[in-house]
Amino acid sequence: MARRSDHSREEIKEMALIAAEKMILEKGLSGLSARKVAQAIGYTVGTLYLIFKNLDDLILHVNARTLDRLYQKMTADKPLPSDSQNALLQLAQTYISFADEESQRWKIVFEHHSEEEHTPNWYMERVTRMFTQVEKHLQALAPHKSAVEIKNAARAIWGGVHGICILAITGNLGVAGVESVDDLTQSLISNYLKGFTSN
Amino acid sequence: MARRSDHSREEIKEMALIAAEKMILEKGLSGLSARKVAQAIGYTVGTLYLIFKNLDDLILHVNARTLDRLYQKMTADKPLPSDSQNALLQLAQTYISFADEESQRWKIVFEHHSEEEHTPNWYMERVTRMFTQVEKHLQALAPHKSAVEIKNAARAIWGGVHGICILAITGNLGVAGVESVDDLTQSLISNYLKGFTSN
DNA sequence: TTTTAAATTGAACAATGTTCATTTAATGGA
DNA sequence: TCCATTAAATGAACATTGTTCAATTTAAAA
Repeated sequence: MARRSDHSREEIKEMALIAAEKMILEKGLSGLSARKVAQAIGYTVGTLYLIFKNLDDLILHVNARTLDRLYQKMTADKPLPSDSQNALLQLAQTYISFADEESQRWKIVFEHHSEEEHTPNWYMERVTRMFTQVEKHLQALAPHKSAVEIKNAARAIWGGVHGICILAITGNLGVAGVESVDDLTQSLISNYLKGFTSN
Repeated sequence: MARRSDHSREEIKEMALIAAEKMILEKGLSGLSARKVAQAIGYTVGTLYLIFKNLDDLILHVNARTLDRLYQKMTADKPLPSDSQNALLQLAQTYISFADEESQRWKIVFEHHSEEEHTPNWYMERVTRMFTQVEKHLQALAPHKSAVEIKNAARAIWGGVHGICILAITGNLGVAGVESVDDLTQSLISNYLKGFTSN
């Protein structure tokens, strides 16, 4: 039952998100506005509000795509590391370089708190999916640990990597450059693992 | 050379910041507006702009005060822990409960990126001051380590604690409750230290 | 009292998110 | 071919925002 549209709802949604991402890339969240997105895709604000509940909703969708991109990088085939520990270090490095190269997009994932009471499931799944990657290697590294222990370790490590990243990017770390961030996370992970695997 | 004012510049500044903090406490950053702050302190927007460069500047001052509060909690006299490791764990706990109890204020410290090219010194000092606390205990714990090693370890640990905190609060950790966050950081720190002190 | 100059105002501007009555146009039936 | 139906799309309207700055008020100095 297609109507007047040159584009389906899905197509408009896609166009809007791409336009939004471009604006975010150029000027961050403050460069984004409903009218600008609408104009960029050749529609009016009204149409945008038929597709997204509000701007927050649009941003949540942008963030989901950011998580998708990150996940893709994390699971992309790379020269396979010799052991699980190196695999984890490599994951961290992927995370850091993503945060560095796409910092504009990446920051928004943690800046933006939807007014919604509950983050929707389709979004949360993208979050937990990443932890699963970490858990996989931890499991291999410490087969004697329980599922809960692995789950917690994954969150501790990943939270740690993330924290170093975000402090660095927001200028709250007092160090500069990707290399320093890399060093810090490598130290965090290897020291943590030493403790984790020894009991 | 006092003029018309019932209040000095400093007094108005203080009043404005207190009013802003109240609004942030109630509705977060989105509850804050120049006009509202002005009205709350019995002045007009114009006056506010004589004292703060812009809203970003005002928020930066709020954040500085948040860091002050946190620092105070971190350095408040507590039952002295038996050893440095426990002192670090206690610091982390202080951090977490602060982030939990004053989450509204605390979040903004990392949400808000000033448009300024360079974060002012008076602000950065408040940031590094906190790392110094961590370094103090690390130094005692591993006297054979170099100053640089201590400095990096402090940033790795503190970044880690912070990351777990912020993922939890933004709902990106997939766990709930302060206790879980506490567990994760305790595990992060003790495992890290085990590795750190063993070489 | 008059002059001076700092302190304070608030109207004005451009831009924002969001809504919804109105208009446009594609489709199915006559 | 024309009409009625109904979804798609519009854009004016509203309240609110950050920010500026000419105009006004007022305290102190002369």
